[in-house]
Amino acid sequence: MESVITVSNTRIPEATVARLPVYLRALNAMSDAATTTCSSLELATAAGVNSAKLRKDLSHLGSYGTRGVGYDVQYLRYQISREIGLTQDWPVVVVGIGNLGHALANYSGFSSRGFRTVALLDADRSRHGEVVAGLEIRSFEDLGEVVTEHGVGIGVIATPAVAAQSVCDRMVEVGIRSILNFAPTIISVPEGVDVRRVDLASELQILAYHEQRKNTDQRLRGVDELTEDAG
Amino acid sequence: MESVITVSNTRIPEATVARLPVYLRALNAMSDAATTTCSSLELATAAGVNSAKLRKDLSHLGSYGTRGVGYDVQYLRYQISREIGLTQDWPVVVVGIGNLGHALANYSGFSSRGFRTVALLDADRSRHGEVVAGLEIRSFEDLGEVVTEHGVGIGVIATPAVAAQSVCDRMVEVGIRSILNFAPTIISVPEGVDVRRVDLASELQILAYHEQRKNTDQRLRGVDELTEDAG
DNA sequence: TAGATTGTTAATCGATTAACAATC
DNA sequence: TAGATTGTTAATCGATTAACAATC
Repeated sequence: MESVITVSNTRIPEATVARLPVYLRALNAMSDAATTTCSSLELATAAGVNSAKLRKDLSHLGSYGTRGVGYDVQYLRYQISREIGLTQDWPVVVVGIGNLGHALANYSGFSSRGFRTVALLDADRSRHGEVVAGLEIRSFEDLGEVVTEHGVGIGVIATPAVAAQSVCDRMVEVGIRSILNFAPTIISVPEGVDVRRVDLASELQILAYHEQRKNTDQRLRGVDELTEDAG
Repeated sequence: MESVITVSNTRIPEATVARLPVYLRALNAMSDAATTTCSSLELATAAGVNSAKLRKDLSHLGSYGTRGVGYDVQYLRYQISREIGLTQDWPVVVVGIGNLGHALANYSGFSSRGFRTVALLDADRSRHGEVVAGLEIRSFEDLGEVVTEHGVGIGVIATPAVAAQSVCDRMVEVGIRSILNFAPTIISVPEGVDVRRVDLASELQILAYHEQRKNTDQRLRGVDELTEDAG
């Protein structure tokens, strides 16, 4: 039974994986603008990276360009979609329908990109039955049922921080192995489960750090001219 | 005028800066639980990183621990806050009050962390005057006024993709140099302006990539036992 | 064939990690 | 003093970039 399988399935670097959706977005925009072909420089500019990085990234997927010509927009778009798995349909369940969950449920960017929200769950009984984005809010207890019925592999947590870990635990229990966490807390999961965290406050804090530095740097560089005779 | 200034102000690696808010969150939780002291291992575990990385990260700020003892929670909390600039108050303006903007305006995580939303702006006249999170929605044309009046340095874009670039351009014009972009599009800014992008669809796509790989890997590892005699 | 642009190489840079000397 | 834990060193790993040979 010891059969060594060598797959074309090369592991793609994490940094590259994180940029593929950006390239895809840029290609979609080009496609909308009826652009049929683009060079690595054009695509890189649209995606906000340099062309060397773009070419290196794409080289991990295969050779989908033509030397001297560039890339066929439609073809590359398809290849990237296939690589990230967007040619299939991903059923998603959203737990916690507060302001953010509401926004996520209504976010068209999900449905247009192969993600289908199949259920909205909330622990608050008083909200059950309420219709958001065409779906009835259901009880959190229905999680297992929903996952089995629709083959859900991806769960989104948009609950308050205190509830996040227990929601996560239950998700893992019923077989979800990919979790997008919007709750402002770190959740722990067993081996084999992926969590990505989107932390709005952290993003602002990182900006604040840089903003602070800009101010300090400016002060140090002697913008004192301005204060020289302000009285 | 050629004065070389050597500041204690060492440049902190980007990867470290991005983790400081996470450590701060963990320290806040410990503080809430009345924990006075913690080891690098405890804090690292709470933050979801290994202790070597944590210690290395903290070493960029200074020596705030005690060998043989660990870190004083309150003291370290203060030091990190100061480093990221959270000991001061950051006025923020949010543009685009759709579902997401609404959620952001109501997000308590901002206000509790030194960020103060001073204005909500929207291009849609029919929404002006509507009160969200205690603030009246105002015209986008008021941006310059708002920024000057409150000394806003950070702007949040929560508009549809098509509007994002022009909103961004105007923000830069009136002096904003740090932008958090939730619109699903890449925006370009002049040198010296920082943009962080939070892309909900990209996050899901990255998860989908890994989810797909898990399934493929599993199939390759011979879960064929299951399919052996399914007919 | 000449011009253009990819895909790849190799050098550089930055981040992670393990191990341990310093020191409370 | 003995035990514990930090802060730092050095080795390793992964990501970025520039340059260019391959090739359309």
